Amino acid sequence: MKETSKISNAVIRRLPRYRRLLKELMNKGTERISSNEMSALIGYTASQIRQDLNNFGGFGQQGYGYNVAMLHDQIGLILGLDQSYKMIIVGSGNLGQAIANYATYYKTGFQVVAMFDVNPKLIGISINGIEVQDYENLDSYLASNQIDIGIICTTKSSAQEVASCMSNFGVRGIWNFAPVDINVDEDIVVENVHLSDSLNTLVYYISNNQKP
Amino acid sequence: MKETSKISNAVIRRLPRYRRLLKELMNKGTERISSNEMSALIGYTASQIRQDLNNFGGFGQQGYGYNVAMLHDQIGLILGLDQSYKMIIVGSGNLGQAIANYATYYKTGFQVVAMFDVNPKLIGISINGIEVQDYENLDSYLASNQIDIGIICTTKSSAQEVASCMSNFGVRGIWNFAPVDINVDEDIVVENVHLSDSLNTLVYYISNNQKP
DNA sequence: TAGATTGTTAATCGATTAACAATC
DNA sequence: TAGATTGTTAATCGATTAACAATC
Repeated sequence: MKETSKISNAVIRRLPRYRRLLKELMNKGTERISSNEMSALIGYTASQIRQDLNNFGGFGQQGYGYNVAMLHDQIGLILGLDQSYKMIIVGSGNLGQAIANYATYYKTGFQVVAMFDVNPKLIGISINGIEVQDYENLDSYLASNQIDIGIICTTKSSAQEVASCMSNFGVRGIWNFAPVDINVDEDIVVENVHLSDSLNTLVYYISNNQKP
Repeated sequence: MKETSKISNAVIRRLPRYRRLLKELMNKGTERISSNEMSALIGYTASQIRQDLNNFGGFGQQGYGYNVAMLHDQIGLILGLDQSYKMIIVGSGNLGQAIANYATYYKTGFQVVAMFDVNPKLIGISINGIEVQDYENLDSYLASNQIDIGIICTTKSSAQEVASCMSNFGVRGIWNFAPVDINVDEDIVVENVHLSDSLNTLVYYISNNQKP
């Protein structure tokens, strides 16, 4: 795996999509696939697919194409899906619960290990085997547990405070669902899921009768 | 508003972010802002901000900058947020409920008008004043109600069927939360929110110790 | 071997940044 | 008026596509 030059974000964001396609093909029993066939299924050019993959190594074979299962697994390795990740969810309303219940985790290395909320109606209830704790406990919990990923499902107004707290206690990455851009230390990765931005974008294309 | 050449997707996806920033500034009472000041707050270059905005018209004034409230409203118009949108949610589990409860709608033109599910435990319950209907009713509901946006919060396996149904009955856009890429008519816009892809991307940066 | 398809270099295209004249 | 800042053109940078020699 080539680690020298920085891989562009555009390439990284296509990797999960490739992997999803390959998983589907595995389920159908497909053993090999060419970049041309992938192109027809996924909509990127064959050239781009080969270019993307060759950022990380030569996974194909001339005259044959790519082995589906092998390429699927290699992309998993590139993404870091061979490792396991401890996650906490702060904000345990519907969205937090939806994420806690997300079935895909159990097949992979993701583990929700704690949930928090300020709402007395939610504190104490159990979501998928995890008891929702009082948000007051967040500091002490983080102080005594090494967490990889902090998930923010709070309101806009609490998001920055939560992010700072996570950052202080050495969380490695933040998955932010609050509709606000948070500021944290340079060495912490933030992935934003801005649902309202997504809906606004959809509406642009609807109201302007365009295709993206 | 210039409608001639097609605006790139990258530009469109920045618009909601500009609008969010401007809203915050309005709340703080800021009346005017220059592209340079926006740049410091949002992280894009001043040049890019001016370039982006000038795709749609000259909203600024030399020597002054931009009027915050006016620019906020103009971006709303560009996005189509002056219109109202009727939405239905198919799949009324935690995620569907989270979206139904999303408070931002009420301030804007978005209306959730119906929800559906196959689960007998969910059918009949009321989410934010909307009763969850049997999924069996989806066809007849769509036949007699003009819906703008269909929201898919089902499992992967039902998503395509739901999308096709929405498409047949003239839904204008689909907001897809199922972890699968759906195929619909050319004239229907699909906005995907692939949470697993998003998490995978986060994990890439964590495990490779990189910044996006 | 002949055919197929990759890996990789070169060409093109599009998006971002820089620069500056226009003008408030 | 002088200073500030836009709108817009030109330059640069990066990402995508095309082409083809290498090779299975």
